Amino acid sequence: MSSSRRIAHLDMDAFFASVELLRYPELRGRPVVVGGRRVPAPEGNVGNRVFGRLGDYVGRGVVTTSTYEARAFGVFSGMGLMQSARLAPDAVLLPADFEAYRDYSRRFKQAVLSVVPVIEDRGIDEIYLDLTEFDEPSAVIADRIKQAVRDATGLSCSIGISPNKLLSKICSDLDKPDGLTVLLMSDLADRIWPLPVSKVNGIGPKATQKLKSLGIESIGQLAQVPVGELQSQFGAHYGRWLHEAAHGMDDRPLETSRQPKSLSRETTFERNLHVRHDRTELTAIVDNLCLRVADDLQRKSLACRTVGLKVKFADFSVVTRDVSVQVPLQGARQLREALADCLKRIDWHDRIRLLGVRASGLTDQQDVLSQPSQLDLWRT
DNA sequence: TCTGGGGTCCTAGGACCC
DNA sequence: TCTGGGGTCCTAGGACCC
Repeated sequence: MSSSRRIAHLDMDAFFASVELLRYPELRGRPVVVGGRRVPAPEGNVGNRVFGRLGDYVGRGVVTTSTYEARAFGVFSGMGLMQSARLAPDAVLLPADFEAYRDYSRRFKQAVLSVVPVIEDRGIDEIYLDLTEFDEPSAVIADRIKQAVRDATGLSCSIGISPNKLLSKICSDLDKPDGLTVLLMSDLADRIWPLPVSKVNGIGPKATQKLKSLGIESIGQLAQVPVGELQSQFGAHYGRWLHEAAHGMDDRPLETSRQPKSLSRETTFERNLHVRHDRTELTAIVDNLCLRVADDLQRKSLACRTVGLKVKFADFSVVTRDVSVQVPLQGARQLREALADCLKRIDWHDRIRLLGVRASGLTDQQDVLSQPSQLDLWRT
């Protein structure tokens, strides 16, 4: 066991909202919500900007993120915008600008890399770092990292440091914003066990509910349950993992690079569509999704051996169908033709809320192009 | 007018091969 | 013939995460 490791988890504070506050400093201190579809620019005077009001929002969509001031009203990520509008009608609503967030994401990661050479990318706003090789105290390194991030972006982050990824992830959330939590294995019972099981990365709503029904609500309570009992309730694999997680055990290494496994595009409609009455519109949507997936494949020089269709019905049930082919596909027309097979196998029992197209079984485009007999398939 | 969009991993059954 | 067993691929669904 590598109990001598020193692993950090760094999490940007209210990342998307904080980027927006850099752009609109006059909103600082006010409840701000990021989310929803982009609406036409408000007709405010220059120098007298008019922001969207959450209470005026109409339509589908969820909160992507919110400032701490908005969270005080009970508005959190994933909540429906209509619902959040009832809680905080006077909050400012801004559309998400993922291009800007990706730009800031690159900048903060670059800044961290100037201090720590080994990081694992965990998405747009968080990373793991390996501090094992450093000689200085954790607090000193953490301060240096935070300063580098602040200098490069003007943003704050929270850091958790412990012997492994699982505990560091929990720790980075304990002292937000701009926090630092350093945890030793000997602190486990005092600082981790009192927390609810849902704080563990990998215990979601379903598992939390089931644990609650068994009388288990805290991580400490989970740690007291015999592993065999957890395995009979949750299966051999997940049961063992639950037991180890509750005891703070995790020896996963940092993953410093990885290949994408799948790639997808999906869209929720403004209104639910009918498979016959709205056939023209649905066809255009599938075609467009194929174009976007093909474009993504092209940009990443990938092809796929499996294409899938996802349908979400008005009742929120989700059905997927996929099909695999011998020769990898890349062009939009090829994707569309393969999907015809999937479309036939779906029982269209209800109005449709969402359609999605996924490419998996990804291979390098190079491998496809190197098969001369298949070159003619590249015309689209 | 509750409930987005992009991913990963796991499970489980059936086909197929040796 | 004993209806064995591995191993891999494909498909569908679901939990979970950011």
